[in-house]
Amino acid sequence: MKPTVHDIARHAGVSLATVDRVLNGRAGVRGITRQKVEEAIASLGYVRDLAAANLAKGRTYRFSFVLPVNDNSFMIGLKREVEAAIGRSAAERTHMDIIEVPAFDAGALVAALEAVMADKPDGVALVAIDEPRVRACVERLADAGIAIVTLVSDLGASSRHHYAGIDNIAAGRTAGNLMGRFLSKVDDRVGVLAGSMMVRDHRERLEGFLSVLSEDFPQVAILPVMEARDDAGVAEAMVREALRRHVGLNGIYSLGAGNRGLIRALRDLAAETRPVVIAHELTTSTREALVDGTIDAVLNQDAGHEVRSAIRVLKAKADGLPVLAAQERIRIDIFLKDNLP
Amino acid sequence: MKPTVHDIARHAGVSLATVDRVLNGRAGVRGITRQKVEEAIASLGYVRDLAAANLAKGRTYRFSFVLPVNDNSFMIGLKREVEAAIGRSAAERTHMDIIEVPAFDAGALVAALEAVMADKPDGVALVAIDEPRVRACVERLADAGIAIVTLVSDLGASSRHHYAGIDNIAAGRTAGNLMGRFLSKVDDRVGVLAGSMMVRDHRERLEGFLSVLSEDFPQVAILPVMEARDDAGVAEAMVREALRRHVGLNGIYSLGAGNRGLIRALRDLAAETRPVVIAHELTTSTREALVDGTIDAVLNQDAGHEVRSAIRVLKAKADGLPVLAAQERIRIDIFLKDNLP
DNA sequence: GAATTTTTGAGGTACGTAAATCAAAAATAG
DNA sequence: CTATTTTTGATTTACGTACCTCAAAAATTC
Repeated sequence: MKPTVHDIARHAGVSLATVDRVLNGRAGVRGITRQKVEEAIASLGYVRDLAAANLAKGRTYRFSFVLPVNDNSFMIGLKREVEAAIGRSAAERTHMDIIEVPAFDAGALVAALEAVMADKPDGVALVAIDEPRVRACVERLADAGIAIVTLVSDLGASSRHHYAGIDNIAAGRTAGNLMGRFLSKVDDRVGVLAGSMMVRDHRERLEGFLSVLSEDFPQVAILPVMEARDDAGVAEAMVREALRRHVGLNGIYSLGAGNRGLIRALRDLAAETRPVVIAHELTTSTREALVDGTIDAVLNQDAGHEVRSAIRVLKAKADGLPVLAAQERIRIDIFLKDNLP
Repeated sequence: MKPTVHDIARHAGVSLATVDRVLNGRAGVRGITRQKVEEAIASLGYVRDLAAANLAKGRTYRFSFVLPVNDNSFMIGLKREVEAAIGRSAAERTHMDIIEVPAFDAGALVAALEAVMADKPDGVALVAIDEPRVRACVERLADAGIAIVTLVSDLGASSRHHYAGIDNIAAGRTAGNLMGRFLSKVDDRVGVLAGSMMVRDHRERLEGFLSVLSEDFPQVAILPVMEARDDAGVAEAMVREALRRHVGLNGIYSLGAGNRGLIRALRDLAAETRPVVIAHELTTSTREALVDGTIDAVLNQDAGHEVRSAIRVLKAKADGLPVLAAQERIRIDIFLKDNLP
């Protein structure tokens, strides 16, 4: 049987009250007595029953998710996953809410975080914007004893406790490796379709992609980056234009959103002249394109995993427990048409 | 505030005892009364507090892991993950033990399962051998009300409740797709290194691999399968022999264990003449080979995830709770040298 | 050694649920 | 209508921990 506080009391020859004082760091225990209790705890291998403790404390976890209002499939899916988690949280003693802020607006994000801080939740998960004001604000939250997890997009050199998202440099490198190997290896020219170079994830993906191509596939020429601001219409126009101008264009890496437009532009091409295409995020449209051969590979981050991981980490931090790094690592999924879920 | 049993009693105008009878399916409640209580439960949105319930019941989960004694890195890692989970389970009310059985021995596996059944655990996870006697035995365990999860290797058409492992046909197809695209596309010859065609995973991987190659890359010729019985020494000899005999061999798919031998055989080759190599399971040696370019891609199943998923599922089944399919899907990881964890 | 402060013990209540007992009430059978 | 059975209520204890109070004991100060 698992030892309880009663066992410790008996074993240490003290009362239950004293054990409680030691366990919960309350004052009024002599050093010698404290030591006796601690020895008993160690020798019996006592671990506090968190469920019973939370029940007694009437503890409830309160977490806030600060998400950007964004109409791309990924962000919509992310919000849906948070809502699903909220739906399931009825059974657990967890209250979560979603706070929506305008996308790419650091000021609005900071304002939202300040508001969140006011009602002192146990933890906050946010899709970060990598900006000094945001970093400073996160610092304040952390100082206020609130657990902070960045979601999808990280914050450089800040006091966030955890990042639930993929390594975007590695993702870009992976795309570069696949691109280099999928190409026919003669006179290759590759285009990159991005959302905006203002966003950290996109910058990092591009960085990784370019570095692998230049290191391992120096024969590949890279065209100027197309910035389509994650807009399908703009993306379509840009890709059409690029295909027209560069007849030998035989590779496209789409590292942002707006893939619907890219796919529309590609569908017109004959299968033989189709470039190798690698895109990000598995959505209805990229999935379809993968199946019918318009896209060759999709790199994906699983929004559901990210949300569940964020919640696990917030809970662990709130309890002062360690996090299982291996479990919480968000992986870069590589989907070909043969391993679709 | 979350409604409690007291709220239900008040709302339904019955006593606590009656609510308890309804909630726990005890006899002695008239249909009309039962209905009143159920309506109160529905209208208040009551969900039983599992932590409190388990505390009151003094419930402990007892699970058994039946693992093959096998000296390859993957199985050693799997066992280590189970041990790690056992180590963490101190905090939860969960008792788990590991039962080791000789590998590839259906009789021994059945005997072990029978022994396990004798002390009536709440759940059993096993690395299955796809064999009629095993299927029948699993059937008996399930009938005895024990939750059954197959781990890594599944059981066809049986009454196991869940499979915590990858789709091996999809894994083989993925390997085939990557192989077809990585090859130079002229006069390609590919060798397959397997453990044994007696094992379901290996058969399925081969099946998927061959079907993709014949569908999408018909110009690729496939040499007879080398069965190295997951032994590094045998694998090394076979690969050396194949490389000697078939000068144009430019692709190798290693779908089983014993990669250490494969890598030894490959290291002797000049980088230019090195075939495209795709292997399974990320271990110290395959990881090293990936980094130095001896292996081009590694397909992996995360043993840690499989074990944690198995435990979550066993617990859910023991509680009669639904399983979150999206969370429990074990993914086929594709590792290139650029996205190593 | 007395007065004061600090430490410890004993005991209770609470959290939300399970499970039991026994008596009271209601329904059904004869 | 009585006897019997079934249903319901009231109450209690328990799970393991937290947190509180009050008194007793021990240590410290003067």
